[in-house]
Amino acid sequence: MQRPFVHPPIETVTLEGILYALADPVRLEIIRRIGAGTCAMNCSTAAPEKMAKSTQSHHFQILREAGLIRSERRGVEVINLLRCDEIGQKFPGLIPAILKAADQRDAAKAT
Amino acid sequence: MQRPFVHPPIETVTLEGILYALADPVRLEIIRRIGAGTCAMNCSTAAPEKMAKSTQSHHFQILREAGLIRSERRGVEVINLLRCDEIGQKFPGLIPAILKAADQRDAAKAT
DNA sequence: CCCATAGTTCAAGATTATCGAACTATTGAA
DNA sequence: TTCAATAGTTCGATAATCTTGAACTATGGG
Repeated sequence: MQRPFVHPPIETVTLEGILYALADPVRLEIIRRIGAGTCAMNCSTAAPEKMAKSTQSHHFQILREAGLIRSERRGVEVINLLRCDEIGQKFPGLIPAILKAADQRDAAKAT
Repeated sequence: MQRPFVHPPIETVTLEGILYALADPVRLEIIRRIGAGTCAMNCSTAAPEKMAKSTQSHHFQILREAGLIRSERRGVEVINLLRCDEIGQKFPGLIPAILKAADQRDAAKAT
């Protein structure tokens, strides 16, 4: 089928969806990588190495449906952007707080 | 069996566990109720009405294992407290940010 | 046109959640 | 002490969700 990516309008984005999406360690890591990068990132780069591509695709679909990312085909690959401005308007400080917690966890682990 | 409640020390509490626990709408609601109350709350009061008691119990167990709540038998019932100070030290601002987002969602819904 | 690359879709088995039923713990009353 | 009521827990079975490999689609290069 391969229809174009559908992105929910910000009005229909729910806290439940966001938390559900970010509760999976793989998806949290994806969001961290996409959020940290200065430019849009393709799926394979953002996802962990060892995982099946079908699983990666599934995770990106959930992130899209949650309204966290915007995906777009760019040539042979699909690039992904964090919808930080929109989400930041609806839930101010939420995503930064979660990403900060993830950073602190990693900083503690590195000690 | 009915062994006493086991609460993980704050050092072993993980961000994954917290997000996983709060990603479920039922558990988020429980945490909101416990967090909002000035005094400890028993399980039946904190959980939604219509749900099976076994499911409630399961949710409380996950919240305990995540390190979000501390449970204690008080007579015939079990009372629950949010471990806000400990979690706030390990992940400053995380829980407040999520609870704030939930409040904003409800405020928008009420409009 | 053919092939390689990057993702998606689908069908399957493996995890995990929900529920009702049976059980445990505590309190209060007979 | 015994009995009943209340509040949760544990257990076993069914239902929902995740992960994966295989087949498929879309795009670009030789």
